[in-house]
Amino acid sequence: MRILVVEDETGIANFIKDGLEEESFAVDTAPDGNSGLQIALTNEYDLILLDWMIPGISGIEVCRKIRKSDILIPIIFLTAKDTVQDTVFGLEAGANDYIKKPFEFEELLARIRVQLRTKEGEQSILTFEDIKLDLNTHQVFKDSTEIALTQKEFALLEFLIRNKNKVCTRTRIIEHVWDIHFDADTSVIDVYVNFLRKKIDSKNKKSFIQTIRGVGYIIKEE
Amino acid sequence: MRILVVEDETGIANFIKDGLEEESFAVDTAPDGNSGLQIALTNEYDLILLDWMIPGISGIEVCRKIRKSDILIPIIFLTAKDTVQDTVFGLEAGANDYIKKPFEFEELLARIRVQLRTKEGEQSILTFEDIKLDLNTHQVFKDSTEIALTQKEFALLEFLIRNKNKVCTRTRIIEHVWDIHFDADTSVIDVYVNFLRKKIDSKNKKSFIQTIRGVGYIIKEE
DNA sequence: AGTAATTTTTAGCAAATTTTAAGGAACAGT
DNA sequence: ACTGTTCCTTAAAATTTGCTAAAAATTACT
Repeated sequence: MRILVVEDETGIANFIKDGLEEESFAVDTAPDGNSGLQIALTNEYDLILLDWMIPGISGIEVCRKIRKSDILIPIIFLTAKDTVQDTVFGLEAGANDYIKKPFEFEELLARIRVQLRTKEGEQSILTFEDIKLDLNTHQVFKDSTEIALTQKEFALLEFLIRNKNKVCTRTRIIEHVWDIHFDADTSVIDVYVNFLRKKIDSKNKKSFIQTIRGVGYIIKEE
Repeated sequence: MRILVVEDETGIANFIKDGLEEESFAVDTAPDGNSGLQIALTNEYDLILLDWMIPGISGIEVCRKIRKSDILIPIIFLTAKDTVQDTVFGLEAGANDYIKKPFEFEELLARIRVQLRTKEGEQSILTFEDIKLDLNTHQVFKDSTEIALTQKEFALLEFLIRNKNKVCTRTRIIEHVWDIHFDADTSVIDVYVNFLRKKIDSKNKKSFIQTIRGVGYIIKEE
């Protein structure tokens, strides 16, 4: 899951970025309204965190413009203001939620999860056949035995399971699991699919990740 | 959770009542010492907020009498006085905490939560395998031999044990144990994990604190 | 104030993860 | 069967992350 953080204070931006990466999100940051808007419009994010007071065009303007482009992804405002008036503005501009600074990281995370959940109607435990993936504890189980995965492995598996029964193209995978600093022509995906297969596949069965030649990968239930 | 507020100034009493009700506590009020004591002795509350200066018998008297009846629920004094002497009196009379007027409602709430936690909250001894952690005396035992820990070491261990079997991300640890909210680049956590390992690990065994690369730490039972 | 204990920072090293690269296998079309 | 493409697999390079020790800073104690 890929998240854009539009925030000018680099301290806060990095804090959020690191924290979210620990939760295996792919995170990009933008320091001001203009670049934030620019990046938001040219990339596919699953959620945007938007500071209210940023250089260039304001957060609320950015939000309006994103909505005008018919991009419906969840937007959460980060704001020092907390009057009813401001909240109304924010929600009218098309935000889905807002959180007052300073906030506990866990609260931010909870709100992010709520937005991503309602969007996809899922819980904090994803499952596929005998595989269980706990987003909160970062654990992966197959038949109730735990399997140790690295960050990227976890993120990739999460993406595939969230999109089970749908083909995931290489482009979409790169866009949602890796962040913006990444060249399109790479074979990391192959390598990571291979990692997952080695760690999770049952012996003597065909892999749970199927390859769709020329397109991408899919995991699907019978 | 049910709270009794003994306070004669109706303005303050209502302010507290309304605020606490918004936090979904059930709140009763009493305007003076006699009725306060009466109600306290004949009902089951989870916590009592007691003003020092009230008509009839003083707050401190009420506190003493409640304690004499072997009622151990948390009592928090509300007081305009703040000399050391008065605090000592209050705590000797059996109060658990006190708060100076005027106070921020948030602070009151925080103190209430602390009291309810230690009371209602889990026992005062946490355990993990052969490690015992006494929250009252701040002692740590491994196989009944005591291990001396510093404040921070203790706090970190407590956090990890409270969250046993769950991954504790660096962000959560830094927020809860250090109370740092926006400072990403520090490696205190590593250092303290190392301290704990040195002091507590058994030789020739893998550490009781496991690291999850890129995410954080976990202690888990087999 | 001076000393000891605790906490935090720093930095070099070690280890794990992530990425790149390349040869070979599988596949589709002819 | 030949050819070009796509994918798999492995190995090694590059990078990141964590470990550890020791110095520096802060706090507590005498």
